[in-house]
Formats: sequence, structure tokens, C-alpha cells
Amino acid sequence: MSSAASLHEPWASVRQRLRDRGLRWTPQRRAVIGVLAATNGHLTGAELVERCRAVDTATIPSTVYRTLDVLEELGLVRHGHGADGREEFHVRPEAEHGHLYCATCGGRWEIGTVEGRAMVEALRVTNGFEVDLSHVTVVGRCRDCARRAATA
Amino acid sequence: MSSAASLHEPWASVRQRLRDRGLRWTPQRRAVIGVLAATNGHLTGAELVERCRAVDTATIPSTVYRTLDVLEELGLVRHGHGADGREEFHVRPEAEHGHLYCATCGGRWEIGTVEGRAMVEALRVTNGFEVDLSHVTVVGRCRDCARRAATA
DNA sequence: CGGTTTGTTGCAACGGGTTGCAGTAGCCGC
DNA sequence: GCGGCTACTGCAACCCGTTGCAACAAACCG
Repeated sequence: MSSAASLHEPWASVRQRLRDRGLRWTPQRRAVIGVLAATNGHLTGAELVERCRAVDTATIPSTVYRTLDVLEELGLVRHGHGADGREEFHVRPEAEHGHLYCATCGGRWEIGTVEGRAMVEALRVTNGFEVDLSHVTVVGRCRDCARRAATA
Repeated sequence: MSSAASLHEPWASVRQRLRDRGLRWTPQRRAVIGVLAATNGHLTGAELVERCRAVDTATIPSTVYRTLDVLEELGLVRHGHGADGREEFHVRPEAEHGHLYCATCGGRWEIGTVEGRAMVEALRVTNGFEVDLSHVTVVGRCRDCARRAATA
């Protein structure tokens, strides 16, 4: 198990980066960061709260959410909204990516930087708009469900 | 002012369409439909509840939301999620459209069917995915804010 | 017109997330 | 090591929206 003492980058430098901004290194933040460092991919706010509570029963939701705000400012997580509008966090995103959600089968896929480029470019050209891909969840119907609906 | 007795299409036929499906025409639904028929564009769930309460103080939120579910099935409204993940409803959408939200200035724009086509096509080609444009809110930076950030 | 069926309502409780405030405790300087 | 500044925590209340359930009332039928 990775303990707080053996965090890898970018988590190991969080304490210093907080201090550089005049922010503080508290036990509560350490707990949240410990959980995030042991997570890859996505998780919802509620999931994070639950996992923190597994580490420290006294975890308070509002503290977790406020910590997430700080970490987002440092670029360590990005938040978006799932198909139902609930918050979702991308942990230490290697690459920006959005999400596709199929309303028919409930499946989810990532929109990678490469596949997303066409979509991002489309909006840049038509609206001059710079898309924050990591914040995007697109709802619709996946290839299989669309085909099934067409042949039914 | 348009009263319940002078609703225009498609609202005027709602009662019949409900009955055709074995659903019922109730005072509460009449109130919600009255408000929606007097609205154009978008509104959030909370806004709708508030306006209904202005008409009938006894309005209960859960009833309003359940009515919206029914009306969405009839195709009279479409729901999406705003930049903050809250529910937003498009009233009697003339044409499918999504939304752009600028995280810097807070501005909002519609993505019309025409401008959205390139984006929809991009995802169809790369992922075989059929986008439900009306459910999309894309967050990022608008033309002006992007330019301002570039020159600063 | 009264009886029956069953879709709907109101209510109460809950879930996820946010906010204002008073007390706590990191961090810094001496 | 001590004190002070102020960021942060915990709490409690709140907001938006959902859900389970018992009572109610539209709509249909004889």
C-alpha cells in the first residue's frame, strides 16, 4: 500500500505548492490527497467522500469538496458533470478527455484528445470557442444501440 | 395573457395525447403546462417550480418534476444540464440545439443545428456515436475571452 | 350515476453538493 | 519556543432534485 510517505509526483509536491501559495497542509487535505493518489481514472464527489471516510470516519463532506476546489486550481484534478449532472472528477488527467454516455444502454466511453480534436475544431471554426474537453459529457446513442434501433 | 383555455399547439393537444396513452389530465399538470406554454427558451427546474407556485401556492416540487418527465416523453420539452450540472429544460424546442458556456465570462450561446452539425458529424465519424445535441452543454472559453487571454 | 381501476398526488425522508459562520490550528516571524 | 495572523475546519442549514408509500381522484364501464 502506498502511504502518505511514498506519494509519487505530482502528489509528492503538493505540500510545497500549497505553501508557495500561502495555503496550508492539514490532516484533512492529506487524507484526500492520499485517496486521490491511490486512484486512477474518474470518481464522483460522493465516492471520494466515502473513500475518505473509510480512512478517517470523521471526514466531513464540505471539507472534501473545498479541498477538491483547491486541487483543481493546482491542476491536479478536473471536474466535469456526468450524464445525470452529478460531479465527476478526473484524477491527474494524463490527457484531456471528455465522455460519451449512451442514453439507451448506459455505456460510457472516453473521447480522447485525438478523437476529440475534430469536435473541438468544429466548434472553434463555427463559434471561435475553445472547448474544455475535460468538462464535456455528450449524451446520445452509441453505435450498437443506434444500429439496433435502425433495424428494429 | 394566454389562459389555459387559449393554448396554442402543441400544448392544446396535450390533454388528448395524455389520454391516448392512458394518462390523466389533472389540475397540477394543467398548471405546469400553462406556465410552459407562456415560456419560450429555457428554464431550470427550480424556475419552473417557482413560477408554478406563483400560480398555485400549493405546488409541490416532486409533482412538477414528474410532470416534466411525462412531457419529455411526449417530446414537448427536452432536458439537459447546465454548466453547473443543474437541470435545464428546453421548451418546445423548435430545433435541436446545445449550449456553449464560457467559464471565464459566464456567457452562454446556443449551438444551432447548423453549427452543431460539424461537431455531431465529428463524433459520428470517430465513434459511431449519435449525439443528442439538446442534452449538450460545452464548457470552455469564448472567442473574446480567448483573445483577451492570448494578448494579456 | 355509482363502482372500480390504476395513474397521480402529497408528504416525508433522503442524496449530492454548497454556504455562512464561529472556533481551531497551520505557518511565519521574532 | 511563543504569539499572532488568517486559512481552514466542522457544523448546521439550505438548495435542487429523487424516491417510496399511502391516500386520492380521473377515467372508464355497466
